[in-house]
Amino acid sequence: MKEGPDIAQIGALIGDPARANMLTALMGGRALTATELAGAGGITLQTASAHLAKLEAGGLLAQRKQGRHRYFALADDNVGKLLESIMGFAASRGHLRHRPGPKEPALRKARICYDHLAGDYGVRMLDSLIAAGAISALDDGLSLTKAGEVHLGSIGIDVGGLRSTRRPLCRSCLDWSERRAHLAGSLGKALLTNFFDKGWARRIEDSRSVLFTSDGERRFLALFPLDA
Amino acid sequence: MKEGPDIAQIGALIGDPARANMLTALMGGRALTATELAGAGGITLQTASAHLAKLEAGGLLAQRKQGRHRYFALADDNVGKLLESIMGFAASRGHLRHRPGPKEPALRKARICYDHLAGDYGVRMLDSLIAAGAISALDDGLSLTKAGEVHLGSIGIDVGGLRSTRRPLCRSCLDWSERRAHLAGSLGKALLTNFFDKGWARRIEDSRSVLFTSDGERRFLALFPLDA
DNA sequence: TCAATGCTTCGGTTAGGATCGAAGTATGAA
DNA sequence: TTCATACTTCGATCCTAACCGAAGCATTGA
Repeated sequence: MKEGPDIAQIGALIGDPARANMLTALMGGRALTATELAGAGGITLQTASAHLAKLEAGGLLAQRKQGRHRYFALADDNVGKLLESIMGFAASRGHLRHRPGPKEPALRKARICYDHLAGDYGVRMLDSLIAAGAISALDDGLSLTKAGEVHLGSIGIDVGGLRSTRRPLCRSCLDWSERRAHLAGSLGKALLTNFFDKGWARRIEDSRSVLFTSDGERRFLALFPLDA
Repeated sequence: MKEGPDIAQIGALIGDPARANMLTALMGGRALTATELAGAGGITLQTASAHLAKLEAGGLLAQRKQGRHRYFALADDNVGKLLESIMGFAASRGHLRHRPGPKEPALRKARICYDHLAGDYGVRMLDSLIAAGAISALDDGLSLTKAGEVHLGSIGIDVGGLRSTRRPLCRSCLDWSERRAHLAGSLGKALLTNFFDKGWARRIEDSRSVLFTSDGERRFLALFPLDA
């Protein structure tokens, strides 16, 4: 009598307003923390945690632990396509809730991820460092080469001092706007701080965006070329 | 107050098991009475009536009064397409309502998807039409070629008549059991109707299965060969 | 070591809605 | 008219799950 896929489970997962708002917030492609998603859903952190666990169990979300944050993102682009098709249908039936402002391209280009550089420029920086032989990528881990230590020292990074801290020097951090890795760890932090100190870039107030000056951008791109 | 189309309403409508069962039953393409749908949903008539009113208000169902019966059917083929895509997703996540029975293999082989042929045979038919140059696949869309129009005319399909309807002629529909596309749209409907008219196949009562006669199956396979 | 942050788990409350019995309306047949 | 069928509406019950406060766990930085 009952045969075929169980659409009720999927529907129920999407059918709760708080969950639907969280999923909609994730449609931008970026991974968000549980706290951010709680805000998007208009609920407290505890409730959001329960919802996120259900969405993950249902295969709609994927979770990635990153330090003391937990980043949630749509499990894959099939989920995005599914949500998009439901959105299209809902719109065609007049089930609309209006959406405000534009996106933030600046955030995708360069932003702060805790204390290091993420976004397009963050990904480019790590790619360039690997291509130059300054950092070697082994499986999941990254390690600074001797050539890299010299190279970064010439920029003004005191690698020896960084090594004395307990925090790992190099760490890979998955970038969800780019879906590729960028450089975290104390070295990642030191590099971003270095850019700020040199006046190449500055933070936008109340935002994670990083704004490069025109001169700073030129120097940054020259320092981290793409060898394509 | 939030963003975009309201997917929660649609999700909630599909998310109730009784409603999902009724919608699945309507994927068979024919209109069913409230009593029949109550049986499909495993609920009493009163409860079914409340559910059907909600589904109609949500734009998923259309109602037609005929005598003292009230026939319900999917509002249009967009609904069928939406449900099929959710089914495909649910199947890919292993959300199967498994009541394993003899119907299951038959359902995977050939079934009705709203009003056209799906399953293994539905996928084969589209593949064969594309391989024969009758249909060309462009990006996500399908279009009938002139050669295809002649070819289908020889089978007995009046393509010109189909073109006069408002409904799209060719449409791709993702198949949940095969995870590949089959042919929807008015042409898909016309082909299935053609098979029924010729006596090649018939519907199984109270099921979405399509059963081919041995002669009909031979002719179908000859008409839509796989050139592998 | 301690404090701060980010998130999860636990426990108890509450609201929504799914459900069905009973009664009401509409259509058709006898 | 009378009965039967098909469905809807009303009213009451009951149960799930959404919700949040508080406490617990984990990671990080100092």
